[in-house]
Amino acid sequence: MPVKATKPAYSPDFPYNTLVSTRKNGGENEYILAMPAPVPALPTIEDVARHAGVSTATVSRVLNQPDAVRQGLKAQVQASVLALGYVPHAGARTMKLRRSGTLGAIFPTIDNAIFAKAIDALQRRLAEAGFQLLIATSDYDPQAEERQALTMLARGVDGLLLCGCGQDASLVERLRQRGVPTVHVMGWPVPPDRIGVGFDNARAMGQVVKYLLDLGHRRIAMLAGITRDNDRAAARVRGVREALAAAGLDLPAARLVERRYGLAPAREGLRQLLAAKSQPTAVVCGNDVLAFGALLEAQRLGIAVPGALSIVGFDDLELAAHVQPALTTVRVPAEAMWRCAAERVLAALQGSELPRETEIEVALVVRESSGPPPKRRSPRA
Amino acid sequence: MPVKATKPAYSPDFPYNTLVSTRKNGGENEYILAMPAPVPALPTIEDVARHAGVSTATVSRVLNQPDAVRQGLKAQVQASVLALGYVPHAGARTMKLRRSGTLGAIFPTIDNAIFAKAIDALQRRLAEAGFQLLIATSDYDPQAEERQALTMLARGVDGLLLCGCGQDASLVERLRQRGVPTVHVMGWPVPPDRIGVGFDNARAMGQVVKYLLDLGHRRIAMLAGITRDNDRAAARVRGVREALAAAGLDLPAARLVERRYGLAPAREGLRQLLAAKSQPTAVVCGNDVLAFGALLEAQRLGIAVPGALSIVGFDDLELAAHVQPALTTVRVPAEAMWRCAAERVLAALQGSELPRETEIEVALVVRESSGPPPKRRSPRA
DNA sequence: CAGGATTTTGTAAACGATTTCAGTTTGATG
DNA sequence: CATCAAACTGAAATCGTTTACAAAATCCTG
Repeated sequence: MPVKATKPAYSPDFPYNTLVSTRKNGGENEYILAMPAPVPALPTIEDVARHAGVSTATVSRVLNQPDAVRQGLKAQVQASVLALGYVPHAGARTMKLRRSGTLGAIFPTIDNAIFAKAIDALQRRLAEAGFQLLIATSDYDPQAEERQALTMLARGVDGLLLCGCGQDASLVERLRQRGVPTVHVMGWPVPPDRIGVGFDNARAMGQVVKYLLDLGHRRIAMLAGITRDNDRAAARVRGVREALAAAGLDLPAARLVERRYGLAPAREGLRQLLAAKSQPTAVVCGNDVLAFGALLEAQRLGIAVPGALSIVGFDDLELAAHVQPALTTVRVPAEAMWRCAAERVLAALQGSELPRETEIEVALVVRESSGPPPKRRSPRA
Repeated sequence: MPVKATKPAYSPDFPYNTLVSTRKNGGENEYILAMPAPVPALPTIEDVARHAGVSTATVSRVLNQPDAVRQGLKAQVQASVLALGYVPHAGARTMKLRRSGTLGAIFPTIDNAIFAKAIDALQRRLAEAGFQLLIATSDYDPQAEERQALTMLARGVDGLLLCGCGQDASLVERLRQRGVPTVHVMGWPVPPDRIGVGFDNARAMGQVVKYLLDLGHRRIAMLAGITRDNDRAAARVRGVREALAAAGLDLPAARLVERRYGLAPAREGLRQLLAAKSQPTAVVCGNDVLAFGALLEAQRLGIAVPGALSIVGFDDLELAAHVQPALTTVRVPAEAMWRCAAERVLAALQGSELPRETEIEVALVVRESSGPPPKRRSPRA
């Protein structure tokens, strides 16, 4: 509730005396204040110093360079730290040190096992190096990604990891200006002005298509992710199209659908592909989630996989090896890739030289969901 | 590389002149310094003020209370902000404001769709309120959880979300002292000294068992998660045990296995349960991941589900409705629950009163993976 | 246009930590 | 016990913001 006062009383406990209005009242200024809840006073390094009977410099040294302080004093200070429940103020530290011990990563979504794995790997590696990970999601929206990146800049992240290389040049330039090392993960090739760790999505898909062509497939369809604002998804489609073209085949509109990465959209997408006049004998999927959806829908429709229809995924999620039939897919060593990306940022922070770009090997893993095309013209069993 | 100097040159560009050693050299002190890479100078609010020809106070007002500045000046300042690429320093802000606009959440793992959903829901809700989410994982280790919580305190999180209510009283007390509102999610009942949003895991499992008993099952086994350091997993086992006891049955050691939440451990766990002399006709699983594993293993072993073996999960992940047979499971409205938890923290930050504890409704969803027990003694088809 | 009320703007003091440089203590040695 | 060197400790400046208060500019009103 607002409070009247002739003087806005400032105090550390009420750092927030939002001035609602000022009124001159007979020579005296009158202030209307909105008093918030009092902020509990947290112990500061000064409190610890006082409690231990030393200077703040010594306390700081005990915490940051323990070897520089004599054993006796050190123990005494540590006891005070514990007694007061002191935790150093990261904001103040960041300000003084000009680095935050924090790295940021922006993912399109977190609701996909491949990114969950990524976060896990990143977090583990960074924790070893004493860094904390800040995570944000962009929902596949470049504008949101840029906003998130700026928020991270404000938070003083020491480095940044981004998915793919599709970001605006202006954002990249800005990051460079601020001296925030940025690593682009999962995209390939890496534009010459950036640092990246990734794999060639198009080439990988080319391998998939080549494998299917070698099996004898000619009517190959693609169940892709949404390619707009997603360079990896787009590259995968491109890879399929180019590989088909190399064999004198094309990818007509009826053989390509884009769907969100989800089981329900994937199932619907497969139905759409099967509704075409000339049914495909193989479906290449933009990722394993789409492939699972396709597989489930095929089973529900009574279509034999791989007898009547071959299905191939991408990512090699844990589930891929376990479903029945086990999914043929492209193995992406996500953990290694993200660990490598982490190394790259950490190295950049220390000024070490490392290759600007690193290509990660991906490989087709043939399992049970793919096989030769059926003899009869229709793929239905 | 180390550098010798008679005076450690301090400058904002080299805030980091780590003193390697000091040596008295004929009256003069000599300092050996480790010079790091220079820190690029970021534009500060002062730079913006100078560029726009106003005071820092005005710049700050343009950014935080735009209505308090005249239109002309405001535009001018905004132009300068853009021109310099200025981003306010969150650390400095945190320090002055004594709040960071950041909320923390600690999850046991991120590699489980149920938590991915949680993070998604949380992030969305908090973004609406202008808060950023800080995520950490504990790997089901209470010590790690405590460490992470302290790191978050240091980062100045304004509030904290924790999974379950199993945390040490000392940690909870410490959080209270620091005035950091904390919400415990997913546990029930909520201890009287805490704030929580959750559901009764034991009661939910009781419903599952009752449903199976009503179908006629008598040999009910449990494929549980690791209960050590996980109050939710433990409550689920307790629920099964109590419900069985209420029907005069017990849960012998041979009918209970604990496995990590993963497909491979789950499959192995099911084999273990089936190896018992008196085979179960139904398996209650600690969560859907375990249930998927059990389902896949049963299929691989040629055991009809639900004909020979009923399988029930917990969480109702997206996949549960899609697998064949569709999984009978307990629906947990994760998104709503986490959104509610977010509301709770936000409310606490504004000092609003809200119920200390909120129970979330969970419900058994009967699908295709459960049915009456087989007539013959052996569950094998 | 005088004179007061009302808006706008600026000055300067925090916020909590780290670290330079100087001063003080301790330890070793002859 | 002197004496010098090495090890330790502390005072004070600084990092980039916000905001209480004062001062200046603007707006009314008769």
